[in-house]
Amino acid sequence: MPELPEVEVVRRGLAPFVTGATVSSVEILEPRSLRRHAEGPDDFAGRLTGARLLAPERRGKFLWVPIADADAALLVHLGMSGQVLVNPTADDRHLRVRILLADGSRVDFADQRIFGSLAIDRLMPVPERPSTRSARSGSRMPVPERAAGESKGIPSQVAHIARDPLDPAFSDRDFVRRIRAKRTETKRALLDQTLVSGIGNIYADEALWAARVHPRQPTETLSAVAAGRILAAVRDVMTRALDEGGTSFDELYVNVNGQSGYFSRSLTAYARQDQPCLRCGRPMVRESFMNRGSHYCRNCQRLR
DNA sequence: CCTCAAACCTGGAAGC
DNA sequence: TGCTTCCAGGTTTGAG
Repeated sequence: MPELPEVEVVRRGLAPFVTGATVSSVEILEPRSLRRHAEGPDDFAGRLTGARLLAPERRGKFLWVPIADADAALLVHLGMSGQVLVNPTADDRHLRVRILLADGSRVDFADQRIFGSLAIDRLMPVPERPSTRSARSGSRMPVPERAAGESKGIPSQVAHIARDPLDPAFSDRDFVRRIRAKRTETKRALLDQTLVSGIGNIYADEALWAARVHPRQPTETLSAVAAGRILAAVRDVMTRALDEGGTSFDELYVNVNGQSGYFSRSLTAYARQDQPCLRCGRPMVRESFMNRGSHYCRNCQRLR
C-alpha cells in the first residue's frame, strides 16, 4: 500500500532514468490504467510520444514528471498496488503501460488492482495556499515553494491535495488550526488528503500509536499540543520508513528495481492485533473502521 | 460549506 | 476438490 515514503522511494529511483530522457513510444495494454486521462488512450500516447521529460516531483502520494516545452506532466498515482519498474528483466504479470525511452530504457507501469492510474495533466501555478479560506486576512507573506524556477507548477488533479509533512512549505500552524476546527475523528482527519497528504492506513496507525491518541478521538477535543505531537509522530515515522526504503508486506509494493523495503519489520501498530503492545505489553486490537483495519492499544491510546 | 459512504478493482485466503 | 464469499484500501463522486 504505497503511502508517502513508498512513493518518494519510487520518485528517487525514477529520477536518474527519466530526467532529460525523450519518450520514443508508448504501449497501452490496459486502458483502465489511464482512468485519470479523460481524453483516452490514443490521446495519452500521442501526447507522451516524443516528449522530453524533466525531473520527477511529488506531493503526498502523487508523482509527476513534467514535460519540457509544455505546461503538462506525466501524472502517476500508484493506488493500492501500482508499481513503476525500470528495465525489468521479465515482464510483470500485471503490466499495464510500457513507456520506451530513446536511450533504449523501458519504464513499465504494473498494477494488479487497477486503482492506480497514469495521465497527461495540465500544470497550474502553485497556489499560495490551497485552502479556499486564503482570501481572509490578506497580509501573509507568500511562501516560496522551491528554489526559483525549479518547479513548473502542479498538475490540475493534484491542486486540491494539501502539502505533505515533508514539504518545507508545510505549515504546522495551519495544520493544527484546521484539524482542531474539524468535527470528525482523528484517524479520519489524518487520512483526509485535503488536510495533510501522504498518510495512508499504515502510517496513520503508526503515528497514532506513537502519539498515544485513540483513532476515534474527536478532533475538536485535541489540544494544540496533542495535534502537534501527532504531526511530529507522522514526520518521524515517515522519515524512518524512507530511510529503510518503505514498507511492504508482499510483492505489491516495490521500488523501481522490483525490490521491497524493510520498514515492515519496524511497524509498532499496523497488523499487530493480538500481539503485545511494545510499550505496555497488553494485546493490541484491530477494529473495523472506515472500511479499513484500525490497529491500536486500548491501554495506551484511550478516548479522552 | 462539511461529512460520510459507496464504488471502483484483483487475487489470495477463508469458508463450505 | 471446487466453488463462493470475504478482505485489503486510495481516491472520486454524490448524497444529505
